[in-house]
Amino acid sequence: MTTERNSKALKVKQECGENVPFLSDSELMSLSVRELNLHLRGMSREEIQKLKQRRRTLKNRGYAASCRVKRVSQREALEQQKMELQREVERLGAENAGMRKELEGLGARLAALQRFARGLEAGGGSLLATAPRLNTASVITIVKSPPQPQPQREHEPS
Amino acid sequence: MTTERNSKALKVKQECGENVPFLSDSELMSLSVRELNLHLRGMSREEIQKLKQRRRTLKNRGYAASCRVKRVSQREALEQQKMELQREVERLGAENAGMRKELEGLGARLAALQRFARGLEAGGGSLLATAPRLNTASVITIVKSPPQPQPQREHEPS
DNA sequence: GTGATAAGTGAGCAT
DNA sequence: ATGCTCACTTATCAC
Repeated sequence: MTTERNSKALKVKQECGENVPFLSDSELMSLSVRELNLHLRGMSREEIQKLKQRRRTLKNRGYAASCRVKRVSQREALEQQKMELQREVERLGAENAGMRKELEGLGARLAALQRFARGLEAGGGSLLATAPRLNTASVITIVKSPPQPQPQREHEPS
Repeated sequence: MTTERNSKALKVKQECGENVPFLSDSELMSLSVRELNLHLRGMSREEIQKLKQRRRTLKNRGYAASCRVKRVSQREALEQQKMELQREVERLGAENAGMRKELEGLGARLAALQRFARGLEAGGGSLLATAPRLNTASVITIVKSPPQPQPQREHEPS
C-alpha cells in the first residue's frame, strides 16, 4: 500500500525532436484559435482536422493532469483540516479536564465553607473558638482569582 | 462544480450480442487460468495471445473501477471523520463554556463567603448580627453537589 | 470551443 | 499471474 515505487519513472509523453509536423506540442497547445488559423494556411481539410484533434488531445492531457493535481490537493486539504480538528479536540479536552478539576476543588472548598458556616449557626455564641475544624486563615486564602482584584493580605483586619 | 450531470449516461463498455469470439467478456474475466486453458484447445499462438490480452484488459478495467471506488470511499471517509471531529469540537466547546460559567458562579460565591468570613473575624463579637451583608441561608444552600450527600435542610438547626 | 471529469487503456511496480 | 495506480485517451457534460 504505502510501498514507495522504488525507482518510479513512469513514462510521461514528451515531444521527441523528430516528427515535428509544423508546430510543437506545447506551441499547438497554447496557441489561441486566431493564432492557430494563421498556421493553417495551405492545409487539406483532413490535415486541419488532424491538427485540431491533436490540439484538443493535448489540451485534454493538460486538463487531466490538473484534475489529478486538484484531486490530490483536495485530499491533502481534507487531511490537514482533519489534523487541525484533532488538535483542537485535544486542546479543548485538556482545557475541559483542567476546568473539571478546578470545579472539583472549588466545590470542595465551598463544602468546607458550608460546614464552617453551619457550625457558626449551630454553635451560636463562641463561634470562632468552637465551630471550625478548619481555621479561617486556611479558608480565606483559598480563592485563586476573585472577581474584584483584592490584594492578598491574608487575614489581618483592615 | 457540484453540477449534477443532468442526464448522465456515460457509456460503460458492454458486450454486444454479436462478435462473441468464444467467451463472453464476463466469462473470460472470471475464469481461472486452469479453466481458461480448457477453452484454449485448438487455437493458434496468436489467437491465444490475443485472448489473454483481452482478458488482461478486462481485468484492468475492473481494477481501474475498484481503484476509483476506493478513492471515493476514502474521500468520503475523510469527510465523515472531519464532520465527526467538528461535532466533537462543538460539543467540547459547549461543555467548556458551561463549565466556565459554573466556575465563574462558584468563584463569585467563594468571594462572597470570603467577604463574609473576613467580616466575622473583623467584627469579633456580635457576628451574625453585624458582619454579613448577605445572610447565611443564601450562602449555605449554594453548593450543588457536596462530596457527602447531605439532605437539603436549609439551615434549621438539627 | 473550453474546461472538467468518469470510464477505459496501457505501463510499470509489487506481491 | 494478479492487483493497483499513474499518466493518458476518449466520451460526455456544462458553460
